[in-house]
Amino acid sequence: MSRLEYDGRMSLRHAALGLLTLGPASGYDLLQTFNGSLANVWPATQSQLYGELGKLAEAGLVTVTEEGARRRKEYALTDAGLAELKHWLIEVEPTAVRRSDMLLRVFFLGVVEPAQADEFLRKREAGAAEYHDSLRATEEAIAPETADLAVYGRIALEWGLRFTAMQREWAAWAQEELARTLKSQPSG
Amino acid sequence: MSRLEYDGRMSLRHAALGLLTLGPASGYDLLQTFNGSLANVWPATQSQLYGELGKLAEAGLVTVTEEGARRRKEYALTDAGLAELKHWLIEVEPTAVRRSDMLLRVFFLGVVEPAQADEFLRKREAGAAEYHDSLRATEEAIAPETADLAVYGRIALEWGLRFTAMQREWAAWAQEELARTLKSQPSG
DNA sequence: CGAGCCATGTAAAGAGTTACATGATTGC
DNA sequence: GCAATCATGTAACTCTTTACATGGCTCG
Repeated sequence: MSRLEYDGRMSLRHAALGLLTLGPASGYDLLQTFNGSLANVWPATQSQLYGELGKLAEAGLVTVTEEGARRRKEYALTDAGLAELKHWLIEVEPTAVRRSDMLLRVFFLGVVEPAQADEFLRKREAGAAEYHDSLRATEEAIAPETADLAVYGRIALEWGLRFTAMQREWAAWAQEELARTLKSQPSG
Repeated sequence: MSRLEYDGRMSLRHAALGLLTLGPASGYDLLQTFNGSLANVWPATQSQLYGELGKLAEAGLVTVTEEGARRRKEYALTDAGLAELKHWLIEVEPTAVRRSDMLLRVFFLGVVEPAQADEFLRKREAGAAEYHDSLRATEEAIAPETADLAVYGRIALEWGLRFTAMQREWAAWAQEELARTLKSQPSG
């Protein structure tokens, strides 16, 4: 049981701990969740997850509760694991700055033709709209049976809906702004 | 001049190329920009940047145009570098899914007491408001002298303003939603 | 008995952070 | 001369992705 440095940077660790609060699960089980409901928030690969579960077990934050067929190992959260999860939830500040390669591109759109910049913005608008619709579909699929359950899941989903709406509106606005600027100063 | 694999994942590379479209600069110069106007979009460390400039030079996307005092090396974009930048801008799709450790925490807020979850949301609201104000201050500081210049910089800034406004509103809404849910079903 | 899913793992490389190290030049 | 700033670099580590490898179980 060796030490792990927990300084809050590593969220896959905490995602795994969080999922294990719902009950014991194997790496394979957890991977389904990462590819499913967590795909939009914190995607993870099989390789990374298995490695992390090994480290968590070694550090005593999870334990192997059962070894089943096909080498299946079922992991459960320990008290230390739950404590670490709560610590991360409440005491570690979420990352403030987030990299955006989309926005980075916007910064340099002056390098290409205005028509291409406009096309870029149109694609963002369409992409955001599409994403928004898929989230809306998700909401309608899960909402009925979980009326007052899963408050936090609904709150997270709402973030996605608002984010995609904001991005769509911004991209539409930016196209107008660009057109306006080019009109008044064609060398823009 | 060795080959570099450019599959669009690596944006620091393109951020450096983009900055060099504004004119030749040293690693040190570029670093000031990364810590300044690009800090909110694509932060970079000194270590990473110097390494990357070396690789870019080796790959022929930039060249050393001048060696000044204090070992200073000034880099300039090459035709190949500009072509790569344009390719990345227009033909490589921006990352769709972005990890959010903030949202990941929201997913697991059920693990802690509702009062702590509420405090978490209040902090998000306050943080977003503060961030929004600092962006607004930036806008007011740069807007006058750059009326019709730097369209794309203003468009990127607007994204930040809209994003922080959205996050503030969402966090406020989420607090109400949480209170509502707990009221109707105290075991939440 | 073979296709397909269940289940775990390793290896290698890319991308990013932190810490440390070094030396030159400018300005007081 | 000494402090601050300019300027570059290396080493070690963490996190993430992609690819490859292996084998067990189930069902038709």
